[in-house]
Amino acid sequence: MVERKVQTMEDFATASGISRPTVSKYFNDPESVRQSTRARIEVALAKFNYTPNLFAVNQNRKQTKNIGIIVPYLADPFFAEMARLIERRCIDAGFWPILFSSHGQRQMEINALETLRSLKPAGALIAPLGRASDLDVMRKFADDVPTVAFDSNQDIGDAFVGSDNFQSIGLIVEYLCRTGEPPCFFEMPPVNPNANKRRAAYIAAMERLGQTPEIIHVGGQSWEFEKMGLEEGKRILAERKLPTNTVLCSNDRIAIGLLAAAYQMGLRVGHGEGCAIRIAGHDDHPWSQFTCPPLTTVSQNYAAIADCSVEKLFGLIATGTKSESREVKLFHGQLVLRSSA
Amino acid sequence: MVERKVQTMEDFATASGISRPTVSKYFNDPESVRQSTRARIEVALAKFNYTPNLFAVNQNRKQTKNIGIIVPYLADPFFAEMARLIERRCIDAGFWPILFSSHGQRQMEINALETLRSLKPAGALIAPLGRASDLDVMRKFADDVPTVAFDSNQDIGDAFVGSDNFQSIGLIVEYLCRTGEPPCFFEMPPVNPNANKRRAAYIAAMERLGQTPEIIHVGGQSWEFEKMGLEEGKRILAERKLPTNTVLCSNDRIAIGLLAAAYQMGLRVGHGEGCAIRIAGHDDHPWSQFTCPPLTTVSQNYAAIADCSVEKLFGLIATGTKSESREVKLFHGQLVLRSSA
DNA sequence: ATCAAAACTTTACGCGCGGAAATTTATTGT
DNA sequence: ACAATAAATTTCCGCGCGTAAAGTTTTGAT
Repeated sequence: MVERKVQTMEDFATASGISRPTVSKYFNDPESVRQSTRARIEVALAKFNYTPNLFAVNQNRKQTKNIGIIVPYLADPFFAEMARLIERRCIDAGFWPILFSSHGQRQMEINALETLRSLKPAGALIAPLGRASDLDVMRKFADDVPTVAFDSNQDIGDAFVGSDNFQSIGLIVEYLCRTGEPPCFFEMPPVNPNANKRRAAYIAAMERLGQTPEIIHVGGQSWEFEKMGLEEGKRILAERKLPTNTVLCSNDRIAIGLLAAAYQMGLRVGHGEGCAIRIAGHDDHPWSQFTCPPLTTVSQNYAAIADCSVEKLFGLIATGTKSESREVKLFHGQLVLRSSA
Repeated sequence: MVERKVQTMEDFATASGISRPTVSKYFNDPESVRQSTRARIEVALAKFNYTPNLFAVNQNRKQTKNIGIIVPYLADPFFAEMARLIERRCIDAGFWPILFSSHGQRQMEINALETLRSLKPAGALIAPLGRASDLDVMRKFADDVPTVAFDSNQDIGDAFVGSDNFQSIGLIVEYLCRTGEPPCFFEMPPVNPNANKRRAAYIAAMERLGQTPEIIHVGGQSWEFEKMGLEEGKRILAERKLPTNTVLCSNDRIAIGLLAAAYQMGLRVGHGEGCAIRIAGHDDHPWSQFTCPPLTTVSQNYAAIADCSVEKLFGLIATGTKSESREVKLFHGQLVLRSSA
């Protein structure tokens, strides 16, 4: 009863009294064999705990079960959470997710794409770095592999899933204008299209409401948003350059830095009595509920974006057709009212 | 000049005018071929951008270049950062890191181990879940694969690399006692040995300094430390159950929650005038510098732990010997003084 | 120029499995 | 009970590469 030399599928087949091709069929799709043989295989499986050699399997299958996930920055809790959700969906669907982080670096994204390609993946879910991305390399990749982009719309892949920045920014601008001074806009570094879209959305919303947009410009390509929010924030607050007492940050990580800056400058943040400044964010990052004060923000629908991305990818994989038109699906954000604004 | 049907190594070999076995040798170790042939290969490589089929390569090599990295919770910035450092070291050494997150769940850790095993990895770097880990499965894995454990010392693998909790906790306890009221200890959920070690280290340090240890107990197996710090913190602060005005948290994420609780209760945190409570953490998480106020803590030496883990693993892989004794390497923490305590 | 060592080429086999084709066996419905 | 169909079996080839063995060429030092 001890596990013997059952290493190959051949071994396992003879040990379980079934022919190897049938066993092979079973591993490709347990439903594809007769119920009785399936049962016999599974009995033997429990006895010998054999698993097919992954490399041999994937070498011969024209299509593997691998799905690549590439995110720009895994230390960002937004992407950590997205990765977690996507991984789970893939596993549940019988696929094998492989996670890569570009760590904010162009070359690492390129490397991830190359490595991924050599894995002959069934598909890929990519949140591009953005401006730092090598679009040519990415497009070439997407030509060969069914690819869904998410978060950052770089016009690559067969579909895009993300948030409707115009809706979400509009929502919070409207809220801020309605409940106090109209906000100025603390931008994020223009690392990706979201940065520009959110700025444009802010301007549009302000003009729609008859207000004058005021933007605090930020340059660079750094992904250390908190640091930037803190340093830039301290500078601005010290110089009293703030055009209004309300700041809408391009994302929560910037806001977290700005909250720290305000705290360190002795400014009370919030909408209540005796508060000097209101600060709002965007994304509803996992940590936003633990800031001081808790951050008012607009949530991105993490679960919906993850689900939809995965569904679209599975659709592409199933049909195998490269649709001529690139689908774009945008989800609405929801106002998350806490006490910072 | 356009890339032709150079798909296999055979194609590439003929295209570059070199025999396939030599090309194969080159890909296994570019140094192993003559400088002149290496140059010829690399010229052809630039021209045809061929990459060996990963599956075919790994099927035939007795030992792959894969290195598995398993962390318990990727949304924790500590592990995100460790993963980043380790990945880089592996890539630089010509290995191929594959990252898994257990997402705090026992079954996912088991799955990761199984998947990893089927990849015939050269080695593995594992930060175990801790109490939720299936130690039998893990030991069986480590019997077959050179394995280095880090962060959480579960007595698995051929070596362990981590922080010296007794030193680091001792350091901050001494600091807190020296500069104000002796601290009570807000534990983390006992998910892993670090939790118990840090509690024990706190008790030992307090007794060494002639103080009475006071512990705020926490149960459960949740990894949502901030949430726990916030909720438990609010309860304790509301009930005025705090034995002293100084709280040492078992880790920074708990401290972040407690800081939020104190803020929401209107308590001023810090060591200055008019501060009601001092709060300190442990780990120097990437976000600790952005809390309000910035968090006083003890840093873990991320880079040293990552480097040492990887070095030890490479040593194991190189020698191929299962050392009889399990090495343990602990790094010291450093006091990071900010304004929260 | 000479020669041994080093590097390369040719040839050949095997890894573990997917999958096709032809044949045999088992399962349905009437 | 019988065909008609579904499922398994047997046999075989190929995937792309590692790697061993034997023979050939190149290299570098004398």
